[in-house]
Amino acid sequence: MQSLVLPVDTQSRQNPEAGPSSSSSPDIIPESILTHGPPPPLPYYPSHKALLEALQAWSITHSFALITTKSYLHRTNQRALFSCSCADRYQPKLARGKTLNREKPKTKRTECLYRVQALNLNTAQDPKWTYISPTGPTSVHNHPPLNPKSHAILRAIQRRLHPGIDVMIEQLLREGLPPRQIVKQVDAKFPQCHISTNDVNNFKSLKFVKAGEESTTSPVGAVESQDEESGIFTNYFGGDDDEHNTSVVFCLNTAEIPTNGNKRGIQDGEEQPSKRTPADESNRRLEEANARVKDAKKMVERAAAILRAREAEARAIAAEVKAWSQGV
DNA sequence: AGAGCTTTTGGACCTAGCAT
DNA sequence: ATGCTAGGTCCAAAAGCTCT
Repeated sequence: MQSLVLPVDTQSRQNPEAGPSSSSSPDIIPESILTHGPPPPLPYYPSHKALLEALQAWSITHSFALITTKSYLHRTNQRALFSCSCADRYQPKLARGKTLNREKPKTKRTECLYRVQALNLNTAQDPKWTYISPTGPTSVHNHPPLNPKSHAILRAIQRRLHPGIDVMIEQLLREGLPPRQIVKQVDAKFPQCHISTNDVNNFKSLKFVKAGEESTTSPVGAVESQDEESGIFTNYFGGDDDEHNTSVVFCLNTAEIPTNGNKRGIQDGEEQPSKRTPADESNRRLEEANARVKDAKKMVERAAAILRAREAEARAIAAEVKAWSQGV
């Protein structure tokens, strides 16, 4: 883990954390190469996706992210390769005749060799996914720890692990808070997620527009009760059905979706409690906001409890996994 | 002028097919 | 088993417009 053979042709690469100067020689080893121990033993998972998500949860605690780079059939068993998100080199995907507009593509790729082999020990009908711990050159990174501020995949994993982030953004948006205020509040509660006003706006356009499209086909309105809302997150965290637990379903009242003719619909569409003083109204909204934050806290605590339980389960079968991988 | 909002762009993820 | 390539999809970031 200490000595490293470092990459090869780095001319076409940039060290993503080196800053804009990049005047240093391309063969210079970054000062703080990312090093960490092997992944923790994990329980068996019902799909390679579920295993990937578990390993991703571990990887972000070591400031890198794993992604699937290969999935193939080995004899009768399905296998997959999970590589560091910095693996591979930058390969722009452009249509014929098109050129890259940006002079300096914002690639994060460093041809990092770190990868984990995943495999299904059982059949496709009764899947049982686990992994083989990396060794040799594939067990080391060629880049420093990644900064979530400039690596969207790290932020995305954080948000998957902390659904309270999206809940909070959605609630604050509903309250009509401006993006800057939302960023402040979310950052105070989830400093690791590093959200920006752009994140908030993207969240809004993506989720609200999607909800708006769905609501045109289905008249179902908002999440009616807290039970229903928390049920969504129970599914998100605890469900084995990974087709449905990777994204949170947002159902909003169509009345809350801004229309073309009313781009600031949330403000303009608000009720006007004319008899109340502004101070009363502010206090009421503050109380509501506090109550919602409390609910979000509970959800996050429950999620953490599930995570701890899975880790305990993982430790229990560590020896079994190890024995199997040595026998391969 | 600055903040908010919508739309567009293009980087990154993911998978599959074929080659070695 | 792994490398190479192509292409579809997703979504963060940028660009530009609107509103206060």
